[in-house]
Amino acid sequence: MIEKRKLTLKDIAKELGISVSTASRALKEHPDIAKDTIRLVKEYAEAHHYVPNFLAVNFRKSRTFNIGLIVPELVHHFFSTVISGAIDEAKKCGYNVLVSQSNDLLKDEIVACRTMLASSVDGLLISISNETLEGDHLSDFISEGKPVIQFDKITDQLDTPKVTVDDFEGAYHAVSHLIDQGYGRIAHLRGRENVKNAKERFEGYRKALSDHEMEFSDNWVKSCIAISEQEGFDFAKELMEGNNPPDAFFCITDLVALGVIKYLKGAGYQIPGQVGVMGFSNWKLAEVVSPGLSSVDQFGYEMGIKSMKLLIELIQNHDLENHETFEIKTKLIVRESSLKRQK
Amino acid sequence: MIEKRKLTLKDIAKELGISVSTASRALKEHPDIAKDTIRLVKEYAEAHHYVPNFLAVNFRKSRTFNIGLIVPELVHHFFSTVISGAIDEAKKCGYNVLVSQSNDLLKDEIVACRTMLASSVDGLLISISNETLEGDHLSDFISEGKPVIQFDKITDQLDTPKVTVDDFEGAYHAVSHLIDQGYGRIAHLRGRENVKNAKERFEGYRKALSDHEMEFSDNWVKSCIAISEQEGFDFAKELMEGNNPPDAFFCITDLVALGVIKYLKGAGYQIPGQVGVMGFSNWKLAEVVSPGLSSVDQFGYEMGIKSMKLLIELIQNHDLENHETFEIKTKLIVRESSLKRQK
DNA sequence: CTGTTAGCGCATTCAG
DNA sequence: CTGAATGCGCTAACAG
Repeated sequence: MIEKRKLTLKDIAKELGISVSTASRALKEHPDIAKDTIRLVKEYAEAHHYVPNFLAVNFRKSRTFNIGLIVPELVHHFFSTVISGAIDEAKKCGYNVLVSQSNDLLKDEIVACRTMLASSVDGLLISISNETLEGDHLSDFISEGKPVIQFDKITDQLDTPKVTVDDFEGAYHAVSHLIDQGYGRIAHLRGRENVKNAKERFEGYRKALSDHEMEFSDNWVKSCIAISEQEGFDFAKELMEGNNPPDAFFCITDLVALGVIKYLKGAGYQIPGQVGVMGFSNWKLAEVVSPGLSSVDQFGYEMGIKSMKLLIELIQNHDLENHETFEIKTKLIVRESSLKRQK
Repeated sequence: MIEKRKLTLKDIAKELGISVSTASRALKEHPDIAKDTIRLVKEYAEAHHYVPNFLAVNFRKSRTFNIGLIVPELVHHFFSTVISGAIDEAKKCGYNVLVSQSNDLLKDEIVACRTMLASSVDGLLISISNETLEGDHLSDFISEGKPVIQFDKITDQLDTPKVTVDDFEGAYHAVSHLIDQGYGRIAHLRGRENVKNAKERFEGYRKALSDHEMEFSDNWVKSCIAISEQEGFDFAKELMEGNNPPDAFFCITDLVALGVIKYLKGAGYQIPGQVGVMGFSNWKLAEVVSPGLSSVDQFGYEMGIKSMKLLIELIQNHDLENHETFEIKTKLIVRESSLKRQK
């Protein structure tokens, strides 16, 4: 295969006996240029498949139409949904998306940021790792004039626009629903103390309990670290075998709820009826598992679109001052696992 | 926020009273440069946070360290696994990955290719859409000297290296296992006729049947178009209510198998025992559904790594002549749904 | 060991 | 309406 040298503006100019600058302007239909010249140049370019050298254009304009996107984990239903939305929106606006993952490690996140900055993205969309507390690696973007937007998992240490899920309200509705269905001793398998989303969901849980004058006990609240199925299983076992067993579980995420369900089924409890279970995130697994798992949908796709739209706006307006926060509303999806308690 | 103008080589040179080229060479520790000068320049650069302008570097070297990756659908367990592997491998080698999706539409695939080419990726990894038959939009990359690798869903119309799943063997093992377990009237819910993976799996199914001298009937083979749960449900219903019902289903993918399971459970069939079910792809849902769905793991993560590794090799060797095909082996994951048939 | 020079491809200012 | 000239930031061939 012969690598044909690419046609440049200079080639066109020489061939047509005009100057490079005229050729350049003609191609973008500059008002100064005669219609005839424009037609001439455009036809030649078309016929010879002229494609501008974008490396040169971008260098000249110092922008790339590339946007960086970093998530903790790519293989994760919620995040892949967000990415999908972000990419679709970016495509509409002529941007490409550079995707990377931190594996929830600060170290990896910093590396990802560095290589993204190196490859000169025009802006960054990030959902931070569990380990990230401050945002020095992020402010590097800002100081180079590149806007950053945080979504879903955020830190308040860095003043950027944010797009979040309304975790508080989602949790509030979920727990209120369990109460409506007659459950009164509701345990909560929460996430890490230092993660904002986990905190918000916990607060929503607390508020729902107190608004309905329900019993609360510290012993019913367990912190998951890995947010795994195993933790769900283990905590469910611990609580149910304890001397003050709950009659429902509100779980930080569907995966944890799955562990709870597996334990409960294995131990012979009836779901729902005897024990209610509520997840969070509404993954595919929620509709597949048996009994169907009630959960809270987070509209990841919409979140991706919203975040990307916002970022592109900031990029195009050279706006580094905006610090708004947008909350995406959730939706309670009621399936079987949370239905009426048998008295 | 003040946008500080970035420090350039010229600034360093002027400040240190040396020439730009010396500064440039010093920073990359060129052997020609005096140790002292190197130290001097490096220290100054360090102290003043010099960062090369990569837009300029890339322009000069005409490469970007960006790699394009196009899949039919991002929100899809298998593909997100591949992407994850590809990104991890790319990161190791200092490359970034531009991700896009075609939604299985040729039109979208062409647009994605165009914007990737525009943003000057160094190479392309692609799993083509169901609609893609020829590869003109792909050969554009080749003719610009940028290697292309096809993975998983491929077309033979374009001569590039390929990384595929051994669909034939995977299907062969899966169906042989069903036969071992005592099932003898095995239906196959296959994918589209024109999609290579579907064809390979079908062939594996045929071969397993004939090698074991099992009955084959055209009526037991149904083509899914959308590859949806609904199709699984509908075809299962149609076949089981027909006058020659099968005693097992080998499905093109887990989602279709899920539909089959839902129908069978609803209609009162016992799985396994009365009817066996086998999926393909080994998604998360396979281990969550009840009964646990036997399936064929495709090692998406490994496929992503392998494809990316190969592509980077081609890029670095300027190799556009390589047309090897690599097959990733599958692994049969036996769960409950395919176990022994009751005589 | 170091500086000078040239140029990558394009956009743009300034002069006609 | 068009062209010449300049420079973006960096690399590399060439000359000392």
